[in-house]
Amino acid sequence: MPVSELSSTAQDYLKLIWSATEWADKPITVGVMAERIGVKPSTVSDGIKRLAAQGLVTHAPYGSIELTEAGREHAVAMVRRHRLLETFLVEILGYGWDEVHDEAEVLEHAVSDLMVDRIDRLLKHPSRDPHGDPIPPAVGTPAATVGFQLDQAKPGSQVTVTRISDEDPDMLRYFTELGLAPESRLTVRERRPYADVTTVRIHGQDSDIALGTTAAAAIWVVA
Amino acid sequence: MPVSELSSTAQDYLKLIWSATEWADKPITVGVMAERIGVKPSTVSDGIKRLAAQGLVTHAPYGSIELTEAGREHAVAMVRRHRLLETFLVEILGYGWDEVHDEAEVLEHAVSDLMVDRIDRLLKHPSRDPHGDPIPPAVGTPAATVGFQLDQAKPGSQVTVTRISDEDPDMLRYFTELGLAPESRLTVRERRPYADVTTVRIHGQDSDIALGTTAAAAIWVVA
DNA sequence: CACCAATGTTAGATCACTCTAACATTTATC
DNA sequence: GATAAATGTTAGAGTGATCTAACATTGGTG
Ligand SMILES: [Mn+2]
Ligand SMILES: [Mn+2]
Ligand SMILES: [Mn+2]
Ligand SMILES: [Mn+2]
Repeated sequence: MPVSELSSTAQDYLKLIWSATEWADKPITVGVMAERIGVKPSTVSDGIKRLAAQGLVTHAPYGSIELTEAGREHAVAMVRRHRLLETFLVEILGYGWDEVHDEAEVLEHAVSDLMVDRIDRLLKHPSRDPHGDPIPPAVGTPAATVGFQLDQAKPGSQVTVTRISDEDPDMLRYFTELGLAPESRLTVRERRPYADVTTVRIHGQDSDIALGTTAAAAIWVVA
Repeated sequence: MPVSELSSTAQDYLKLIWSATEWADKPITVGVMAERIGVKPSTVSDGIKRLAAQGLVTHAPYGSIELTEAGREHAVAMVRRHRLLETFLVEILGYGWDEVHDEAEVLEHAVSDLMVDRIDRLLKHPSRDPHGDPIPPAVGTPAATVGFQLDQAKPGSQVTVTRISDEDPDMLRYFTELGLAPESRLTVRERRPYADVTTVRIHGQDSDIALGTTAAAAIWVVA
């Protein structure tokens, strides 16, 4: 069954379930899914039941939600579409990295496999999207997660930003102002546990930047 | 109400109703709509009722189907999207003119107004799509129809192709083989009314081409 | 102009998706 | 470990889209 025979709703559910375990390994819950998608939990509960009936997830009432192999394949295909489209929108149509997520969220359900291939070719097979997230290859295993969140970084260490969560466009605009993006090199200055603030210096800049926990957790780095 | 708040189905219905009067002036019927969209007449009958309830068409049972002003605006916006997307697919992604219609038929419902604008800018505000159909401007009156069907042309006359119906991909591929496209200059050689054949010579070629009524009717020309 | 064929509409059903409200289960707290 | 809070599920309802089958209207043909 090709990805395109699933409803947009089903495609979004699968993508979300897969994404939940990409960076953190806690299994996703009905409540979180409802929150993210913007519907009521009862709607998700129902949707999950339909996915289970189609053999795309396993789920017993009140139990955990797991992708089947078929579900995982569809999910990865959707993530690939989403990230390729984001990259395309930035590279070819001149979008800002804060503008692409919502557009891709809709387009991902409408483009054909042919179009995905053409975009991939036009972009010369990019490996990362504008937020630094790896673009799963058309065939083969998606790149594994590397790095950790900036709020976990040790004071004094030097790190490189690998990805920034594309969840919140406002936050992305703020990072743009700061000059903070994937590939940025940072020195972690201090962490005040109870103040929930991480202070960093972007290499080449002459002052420190203070980031709250939410912002620091949106930034992934490697040593 | 922006175009995007209508269902894909409603958008297709409006586009189809508008398109029916673009080249020929006979009003569209429920049966023809059902045929084109690929659903049963009862489905269309129902859909039209919903459009009427939304104030996008006027229609009394067994009566004619007419767009309201609001309906016409949405329809033209959809036609613009469709034709810009077709042009984009050919110019930027290297599609053939026979491949774009179906892709655009889906994409037209998914792209944002912003993306339509960006595509329009990237393409330098094209005025015609790959089939020669005029692209309605973002604001203002769509270009009026010009020309007539090739099966109406007088033998001996010289004509220029302005548009070729994008309905049938196979026919487009055949025209490609023949070297026949918008802008082609032709001399009409003969018309055999009862044989239903129009013979033409494409300028620069050294033999005549015989076209059946269906093919000749798909080609629009100006003197 | 009566009748029939073509065309269009309504009735009744199903499916996916969504909601609110009521109910059930799990988990956290004392 | 009993109770309360949080979380998840089911029940019941509505919408849009689709179908088949039955019914209605319209428009030619004899
Ligand atoms: Mn989506
Ligand atoms: Mn992204
Ligand atoms: Mn369409
Ligand atoms: Mn076209």
